[in-house]
This record gives sequence, C-alpha cells and structure tokens, in this order.
Amino acid sequence: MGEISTGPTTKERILEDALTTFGTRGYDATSLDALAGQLGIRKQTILYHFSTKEDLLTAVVDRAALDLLATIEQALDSAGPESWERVEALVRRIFRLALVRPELLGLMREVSRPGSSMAERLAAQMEPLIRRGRIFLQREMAAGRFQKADANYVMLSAYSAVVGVATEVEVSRALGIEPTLRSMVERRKQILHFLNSALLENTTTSDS
Amino acid sequence: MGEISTGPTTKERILEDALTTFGTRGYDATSLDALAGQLGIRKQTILYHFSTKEDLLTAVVDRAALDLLATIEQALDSAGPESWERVEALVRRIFRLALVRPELLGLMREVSRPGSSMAERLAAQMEPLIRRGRIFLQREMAAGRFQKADANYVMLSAYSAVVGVATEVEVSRALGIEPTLRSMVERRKQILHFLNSALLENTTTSDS
DNA sequence: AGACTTCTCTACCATTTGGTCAGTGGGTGA
DNA sequence: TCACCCACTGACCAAATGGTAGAGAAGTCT
Repeated sequence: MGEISTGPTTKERILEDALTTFGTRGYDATSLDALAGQLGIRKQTILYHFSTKEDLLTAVVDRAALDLLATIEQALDSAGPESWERVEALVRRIFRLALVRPELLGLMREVSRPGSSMAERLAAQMEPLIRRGRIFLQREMAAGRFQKADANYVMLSAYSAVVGVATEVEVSRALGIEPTLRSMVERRKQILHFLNSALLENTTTSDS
Repeated sequence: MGEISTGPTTKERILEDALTTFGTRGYDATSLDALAGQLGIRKQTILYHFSTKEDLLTAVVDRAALDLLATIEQALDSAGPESWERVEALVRRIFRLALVRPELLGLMREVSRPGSSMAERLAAQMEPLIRRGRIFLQREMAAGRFQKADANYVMLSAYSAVVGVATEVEVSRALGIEPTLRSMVERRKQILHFLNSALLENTTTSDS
C-alpha cells in the first residue's frame, strides 16, 4: 500500500465527499453521477471502490460513526475527572463539531429515519459509547454528584438538543435566529444550562 | 362542487397519502408510481391534479402547515388565560399530534433541510403563529409572569425538543427507549419540566 | 521482459423516473 | 341531442439512475 505523501486516496476522497453530500442533500437526492462529478472522476471509479450505492452508504455511516466516536473520546480524554466538567467538555466538543462539520450530524439525522436499516448499524456502532455514558451517569447519580434521573432520557434529551442545533438551521432562521457563531454560542450556553439544571438542580452550580 | 357523501376526493386522498409517505420515507425516496400504486390509481392521475412532483410537495407542505396551525390554534382556544396553562396545553396538543400523526412532524424535518426551497415556504406560512408566540412570550416576560429570556430561543428549544420526540424514534431505540405510550408521556413530562424551569425558574411552579 | 495486481476509464445496459399526449367516459347545461 | 368540461387512463418518451463488462495505463514482483 504505497500511500506515502500521495495525499488522500481516491477511496478516501469519495468517502469524504459522500459523507458531506449525503449529510446535507440526503442519500436519495444524491446520484453517483453527481458525486463523481464533484470529484472529477467517473461514476465507475466509485463503483470500483464501493460495489453498490448502498455499500457506499454503509461505508459512509461507518466512517461517520468512527469520526464521532473519536471526537467524543478526545473530548473526554482531555477533560478532568470532575463529573460536570466532563459533561461540559463533551457538549462543547460536539458543538464545535456542529460548527465545523455539520454534515456529520446531518447524516445522523438522515440515517436515523424510522425504519432505516442503517439506523441499526449506526446504533450498533455507537453502543459502546452509549453504554459508557449510561454507566457514567448512573455512577454519578448513585454517588449523589448528579441528581437522580433516568440516564437514557437524559442522553436522549441531550442528543436531540445538540443535533437539533446543527440540523435545524432553517427553523432557526424562521425564528429569526441567523446561524452565526454568536447564536451558536448562545444555544450552547442554553443547552449547558439545561443539562446543568437537569443534573445538578440542588447542588452547587458551576455556571456564571 | 358536488362533494356530497362521495367520500374524500381523489385529490384529497393523494394529498393525504403523499403527506404520510413524504413525511416518513422522504420526498426523494418516493416515486410517483409508488404513490399511485398505494392509492390504486395511475401516476397520470396524480399529475393531473398536481402538474409536477414538486407541485405536489408544495401542496403537501401547505396542507401540513394548515393542519399544524389548526392543531395549535385549537389547543390555544381550549386553554384558559393563565400563561403557563397555555404553554402546557400547546405542548400536550403537539405531543398528541406526534403520537397520532408522526409523519406530519416528520415532514417538517424533511422539508427544513438546509437550503430547501420548501423551508422558506413553510416558514412563511408559520410566520403568523411564530409572531403570535413571540408576542405572547414577550408580554408575559414583561409582566413578570415568565422569566426574562430571548423568546426566539425559547421557541427554538421547544420546537427542537418536541419534534425530536416524533422524529428520533431510532435514536430513542438505540438508547433503550422503546416508542411506547409510556415513554412518550415521560418525554412530555420532561419537556414540560424543562420549559417550566426555563420560563418560571423563580416563581411558583404548578408542577407536582 | 513478462506476468500480475491495482486503479481508472469508455462503452453499454435495463430499469425507473418525472412528464407529455391523446384520448375515453360520465356528467351537466343549453 | 350536442357541446363542453371534469376526472382519469394507456401508450409513450427522454433523461437519469444504478450497475456490468472489458480494456488500458501504471506500478510491482519474479
């Protein structure tokens, strides 16, 4: 495999571009021809690397899952051991992701359409992370550092809130909130506040 | 127009079915042939009533907006004058909608993809409602009945939370939350709690 | 050099897609 | 009865779609 200083592989480029396009325009709305066009290659080259379009999608989903996991892992590694601090680091990191690669979160939404077969696959890949989050929350709750609640619901709320930010640009606009950096920061502040009060209600808050 | 006891018009049936299918499987994933097949008619009949597929989509969006407006209007009309009571009635009504016609909220999500031309149209139709909501919130805030905050952000959070419920079934499942009635009630309770604390923080709460 | 592998392309193909056209039949008003 | 309109359909069509087959270029190993 001579990939020394050759820049990104064609396969890599296809994957990257497909992720972006699937995540923004959607899977069904993206033809292989269009994809190839953007990349300056022929459709057959795509089909050489990924034998069907659905195959490409699964590869894209796998990659997205990997990226997401890596991002989160990174956030948690760089955060201190304090419970709330870890939650905050996670949210901040994902907001950064939403700013820098919104298509990744868009893909999550695209793929988690009810009944989608990709949803299952994605879920399977995220399972370790989910379990880790659940265990973390439950431990903190048991130790009295977080308020007692159903960890699954807490995570669902957080997910829905965060993905909504990246994903509901048009709704924001309709509500008079332009997708500027400032508004993103504001949203992040709100979500952190929400999580803070959901988790710490009757404890010392670390906010403002 | 003699529509006496003839049951729903063909046009009506097309609209209804298209709304459901677009809202669940998505616009691009739905062919006119498939749509016609479900209805037991020929594709040409659809194109007779709606001259292009995009035309059908706009009609569907218009109808969805109308239904949504009607639902909300109804909730507000049946609610008392007390501020929090009105918010609660609204949320409850939309949750019922999410249960009974999830495809309607699914369509919202489908259509509000960033850059979608339908997003604009939908926004325009929802504008009066949005303004009404904003004015309501601002008035209540000014009167000290609600905590002071940016009304737009409050509405965005509420929207994102509620639509997420109807829409993120697969994510819920991945988190171990099956889409049962009980789980929906639980989610509703949480969202109401969230809104309550966002709006009433330092006031008498009406919750439990 | 020659065989082999890897990658990309040109040339096709069957099917599906959104859409047109020219009807057909049934009802309605003059 | 005749003209007219409405709702609907069968027969097509051009373009686009996902996918196949095979060849050529370039490198690698022997």
